Amino acid sequence: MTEHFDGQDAWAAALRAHGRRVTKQRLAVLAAVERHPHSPAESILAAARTELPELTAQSVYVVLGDLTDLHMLRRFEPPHSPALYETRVGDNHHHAICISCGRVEDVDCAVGHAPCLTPHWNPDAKPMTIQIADVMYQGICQECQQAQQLPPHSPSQEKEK
Amino acid sequence: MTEHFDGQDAWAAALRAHGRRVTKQRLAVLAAVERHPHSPAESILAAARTELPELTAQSVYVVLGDLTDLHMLRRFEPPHSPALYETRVGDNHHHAICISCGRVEDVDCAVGHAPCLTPHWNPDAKPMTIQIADVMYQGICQECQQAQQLPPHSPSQEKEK
DNA sequence: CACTTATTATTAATAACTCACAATAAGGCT
DNA sequence: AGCCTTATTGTGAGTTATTAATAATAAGTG
Repeated sequence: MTEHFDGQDAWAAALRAHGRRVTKQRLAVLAAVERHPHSPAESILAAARTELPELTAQSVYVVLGDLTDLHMLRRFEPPHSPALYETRVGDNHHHAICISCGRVEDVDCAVGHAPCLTPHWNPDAKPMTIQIADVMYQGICQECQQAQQLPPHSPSQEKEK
Repeated sequence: MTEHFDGQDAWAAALRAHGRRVTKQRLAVLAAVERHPHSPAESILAAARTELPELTAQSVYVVLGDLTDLHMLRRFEPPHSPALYETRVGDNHHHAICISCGRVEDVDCAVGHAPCLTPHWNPDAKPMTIQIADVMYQGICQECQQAQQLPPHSPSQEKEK
């Protein structure tokens, strides 16, 4: 068995590098986020519990918040949705959310790096020092688009808000 | 007096155009949002109550939600903040938020119109039909930057959290 | 002016987190 | 290997922002 620590060790090392203790809770949360990118705290709890059943929701919130502050996780908050987490940090990619089904896709930055980091300020605005530019594309994914175009023939897929 | 309906009438007309009745509550909310752009529901309630004291919070939520659906208002949700509303719709401008003091500035779109509406999809991603691209710049405004650089000499301006 | 029904007010409920403190266990030390 | 300090987690309650369910009200129509 020289395989079961693919990510385990990497996460453990990263935690130590940030001065954090390596606990099974943190490892379970990190693994869960890695397996389920773009997931809310509740789903991460559920996923992490498959390998650590006694984990509590509050611990997940604490761990997610702390790891996000350390930039080991990235957090973003789509409209009308709880906060979502992912392990892809460092690269500044963006997100596209389907306003119909909520699906989230990663979108690489158009410019390649630090892309939209140069806003055009209004004359009267006091410019800020921009650290990150979160771009949130909102649209309709192909599947939802097709589903909507079908005339209300199939009475199965109703979807009133 | 030919001045007091500057916006009143315009809002009333817009409401009728959208098939909505013209109520003092809606007018009060619209006026409040216009006077206080980038404000959360609670502040809008407070502002609107100066001219309509019996207005309730729930009405504000209902009105804001409805007017947002009609695109008479625009809503955006900065991280760690309740939803904010503004009357600038149609133009696709963006927002810069100071992560220290929470101040929000409008940022006009770099490209002029429909700017970032062309994401670069990953090869394996299913492209969505993008409708809006919300760009959220996060940084530190000049004032907060100065306040932070001062060594803790002035014990007045503490600001934890 | 009366009437119909969209709006608003009232009240209660929910979702997503946060807080305070007690219980537990990582990692250093011997 | 076992002990000890203190970071981390668990327990339980509390908060904030928002939505839901009806009853009361009032816009706009005839």
